[in-house]
Amino acid sequence: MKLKKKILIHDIAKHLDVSIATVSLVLNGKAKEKRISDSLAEKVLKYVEEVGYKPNQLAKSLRTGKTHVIGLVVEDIANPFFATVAALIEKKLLARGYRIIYCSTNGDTAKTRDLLTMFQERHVDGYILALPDGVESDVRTLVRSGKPLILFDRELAGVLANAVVVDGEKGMYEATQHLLEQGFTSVAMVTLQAGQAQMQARLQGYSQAMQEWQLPEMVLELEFQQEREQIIHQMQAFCQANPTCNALLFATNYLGVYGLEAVNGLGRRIPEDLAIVSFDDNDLFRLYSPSITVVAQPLEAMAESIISTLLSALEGSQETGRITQLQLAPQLIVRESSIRVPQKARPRASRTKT
Amino acid sequence: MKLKKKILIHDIAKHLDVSIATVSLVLNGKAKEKRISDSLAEKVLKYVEEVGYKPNQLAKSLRTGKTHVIGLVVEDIANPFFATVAALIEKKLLARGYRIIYCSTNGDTAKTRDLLTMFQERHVDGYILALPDGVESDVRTLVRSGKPLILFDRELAGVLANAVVVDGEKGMYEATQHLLEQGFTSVAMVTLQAGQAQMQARLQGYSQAMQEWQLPEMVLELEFQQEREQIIHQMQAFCQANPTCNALLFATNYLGVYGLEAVNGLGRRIPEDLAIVSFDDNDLFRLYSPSITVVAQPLEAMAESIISTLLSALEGSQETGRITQLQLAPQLIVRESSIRVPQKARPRASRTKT
DNA sequence: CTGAAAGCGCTTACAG
DNA sequence: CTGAAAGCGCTTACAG
Repeated sequence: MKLKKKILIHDIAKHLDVSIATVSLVLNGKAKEKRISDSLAEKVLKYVEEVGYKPNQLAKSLRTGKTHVIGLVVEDIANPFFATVAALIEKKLLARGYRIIYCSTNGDTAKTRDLLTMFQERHVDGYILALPDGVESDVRTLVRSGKPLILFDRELAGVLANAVVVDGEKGMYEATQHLLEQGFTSVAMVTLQAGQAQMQARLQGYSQAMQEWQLPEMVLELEFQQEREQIIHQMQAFCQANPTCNALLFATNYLGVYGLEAVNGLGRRIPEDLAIVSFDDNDLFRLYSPSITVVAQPLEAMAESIISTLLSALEGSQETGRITQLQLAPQLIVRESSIRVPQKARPRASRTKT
Repeated sequence: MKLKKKILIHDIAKHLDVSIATVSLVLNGKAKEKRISDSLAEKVLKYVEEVGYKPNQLAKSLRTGKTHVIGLVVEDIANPFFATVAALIEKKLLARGYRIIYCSTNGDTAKTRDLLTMFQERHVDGYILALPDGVESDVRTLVRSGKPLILFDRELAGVLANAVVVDGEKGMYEATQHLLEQGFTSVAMVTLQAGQAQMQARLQGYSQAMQEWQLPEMVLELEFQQEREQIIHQMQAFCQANPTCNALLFATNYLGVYGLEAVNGLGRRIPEDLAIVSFDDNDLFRLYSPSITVVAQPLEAMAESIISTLLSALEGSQETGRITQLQLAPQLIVRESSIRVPQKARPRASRTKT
């Protein structure tokens, strides 16, 4: 097949006996604009196709300053929430001719800063970012640089930038209300210490509901980035220290997963002894027995909003300086783990009765 | 802070009153080699640090032909197996100064071909690939081009290239033996039609064991890329058409997940009515009740092998033309779903009442 | 040790 | 419509 004798724009110009400029212009769709005859343009296109000429993107980027690469920063690509959003974003961006470079921060501020620097060095055309707190000033600098940028999952305190987030406060408020209405009046929230905006919002939703019912709040705040065993251990200790607690609310997916392990380990039954609701949905929660009630994020809509906001910034169809901030509504999906069991077994499924 | 007045190598040469070459040489660690005085070198380094000069990677790449970017192709980044391997690879490569561009093929041959072309256009320094079948000749061309490349998860028929795979035949052979020894003698295998090497190996392991026991094989081969509902429906139809079947072996993680849904939907009890073993481990299988027996892939070891093979090819410390092929052993993790239940009910958890 | 210069492969005013 | 030429920002022989 096609050997690796790299063919250059110069070669094709020479072969067709036209100037390099002509070839370049045709290839970049500026034939009309520059009044190059249709027949010539077609001849160029045909020959380029024939020999399979591909412009060197590096040279092109160096010259134009555009790379058609988008930098995606997530907390952990192995987390199903981020993996799913990333897959959706990738699919949509690919169709528009953009590639993605991604990296995981693992919640590490210093690493995040390095990643951001690397992305700049690689001249990405735009950024999609879910960042740990602590990099506010770096992001502010980035915004000022004028590169299209969008935050998702969480905003950053004091950073004015495009953002797509989910209303975790509302989600957790509704989840707490649901538990309270089911008669679980001793609800505890398990969350992370991180000062991340979305975590605080989720906690806020819980607090709000508890206050409305004039019930005392119980919160377990776990340190970030601990080992699984550590977390499970602390959850179990918490349950034992709060024996009256009869419902647990988890602020994010992996806490919910570990929570199930912790509860199993203690031999507590769900929902008889302990009701469970977690933020984020996934296969495990859906299929677990009993199935777990969740506050699901609208992943497809998030990806869609992220892309469309970023693209409109990239394609300059909007005034610079214009900021788009979206807050999407999560959905409470009631399953077995949060339904009060009268005395005898329940059918299954999901009714919220008030 | 640092404004965006882009500083160039020329600026720093001028400021220090040395030549551009000197600065470049120092920056690329060739000071010694070129006999540049330590004091001068230090002065350069110091000033570069001071003003925060970062060489333009695009220009550098155009000149040197190296990008320090690795192309990673997986089937689906949202699949926990790929997401986890990707996260591990990313972490390890980052430490060595490489970045990753990733894309998902979704099993689509044409899309895969495009991705490969894109990676070439972007001049990635190396490739890490889990590909659908049908792109053998493209990969052969790639190998011939001399770019470091490593296949993982699956090899490609007739393609001689570096590869890291898991011995699925052995894994499934052991899983089948385990089921048979537990007294489940009517074992069916649920797999995908795809001609992918690793799928065939897994099927082969099952066949081997069944033949040794002189038992008839029952295989459900599902079409690739079907909707979840479709798959579940076919699984249920299969179970109903084969009422004697008392054990199901799933060839890959998401089939196992769908399988659980299918079995639940039919109201069959695990393992009383139907034993279950799936390839690949994950939270769901570990925490499901009953917990699911799996053939786990050594993810950490895979990532490690992939990286070390690729790096040694990248860093040219080995003769070109040398090929490394590794086959790692999977691990059978026996859990509740494949253990014969004597007569009475099982201890904890999970009862589907029929 | 250092300077001047070519060249990586393209795009795009600027003159014709 | 087209050609010659500059320039994107670097690296690296080649002469001193």
